Amino acid sequence: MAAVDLTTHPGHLARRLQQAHYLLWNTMVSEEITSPQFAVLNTLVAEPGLDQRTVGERVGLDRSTIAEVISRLGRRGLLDKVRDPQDGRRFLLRLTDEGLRTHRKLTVRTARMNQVFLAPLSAEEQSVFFDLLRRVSDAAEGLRNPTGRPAEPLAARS
Amino acid sequence: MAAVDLTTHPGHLARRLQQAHYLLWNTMVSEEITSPQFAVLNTLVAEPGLDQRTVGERVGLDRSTIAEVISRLGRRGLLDKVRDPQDGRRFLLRLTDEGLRTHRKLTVRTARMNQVFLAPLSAEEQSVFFDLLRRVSDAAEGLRNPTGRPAEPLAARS
DNA sequence: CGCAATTACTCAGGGCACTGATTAATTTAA
DNA sequence: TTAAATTAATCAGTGCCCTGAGTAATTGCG
Repeated sequence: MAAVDLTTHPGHLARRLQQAHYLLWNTMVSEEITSPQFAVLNTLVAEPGLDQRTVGERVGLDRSTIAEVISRLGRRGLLDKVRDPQDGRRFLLRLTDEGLRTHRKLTVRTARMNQVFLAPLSAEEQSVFFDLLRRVSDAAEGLRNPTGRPAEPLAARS
Repeated sequence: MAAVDLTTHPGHLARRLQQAHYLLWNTMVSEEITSPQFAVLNTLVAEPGLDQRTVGERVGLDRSTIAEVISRLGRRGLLDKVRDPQDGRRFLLRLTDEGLRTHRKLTVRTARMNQVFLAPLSAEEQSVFFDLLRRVSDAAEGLRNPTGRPAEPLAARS
């Protein structure tokens, strides 16, 4: 008793949605390159020479995660890191030819996958879907712990 | 050139939505218990004595992930595992008193958090939000690689 | 100028999520 | 009834995602 219906919890639905996407991506786009990795490639196609932190900001990955993703893409030879001569803290990132080729290939497959993923919705519903998701995400982003006060611990420790 | 607008990619939006939720959960609900962990507690409140695999099915976690989550909750003393006397492969799961207390506390906080999370949407929009997310997730779930054919590799290896 | 604050990146650590392989128990079918 | 197939759980491996702490370079202020 007192249990809740998880299908009315936005967080639960968000997680399921993301998992569903992950699985479809694996079957329809690539088992080698992940969706966040594609987002990074895409950002560097639009803006070559960006530094790591800025790329992370563009695609919505924190400093640690973007470092890992970049390192994997580098190991696979899809991008190059060079130290910024103007600012020795930064690494400037640029796709290799192989990286460009991969991006091109995945762009086509991703478009196909998105169609399949959104097929259950009508065109108007798809617009609403984008609008609602964007609005909720953007609003939550503005809430990032402005007070610096974390959630209270569960146990009132003696 | 040839770069795509990620905000029209449902997968990217799904990931951002989930991240936004993760962060809000950390500040408004708990830094100790995660949202998937709460989902497990909630399932066991509704159906005590379920086995591990079935709990995973209920909350949408695969065999490996549910095993880790269960093990963490067990270590924290929130649930008990006992071998099923009827079927020696299964472990039957049941919340401890501490587990029940934790679930009660989090239920209240989660309800508050959901309100904040969905605040940018009107009541009607919230219903649409739920409906669209459920429909897309459910449909994608039915697509789980029925052919058994994975995405082709990127490189046509020699 | 020189020191403090800021900034970019790295590292350690915890948790979620999947696949493929393995082990042990149960069920099915020959 | 015994061998084969199935099933529940574990383990190893990869990748995403976050925080907090640490290092090196740069910037800004007194």
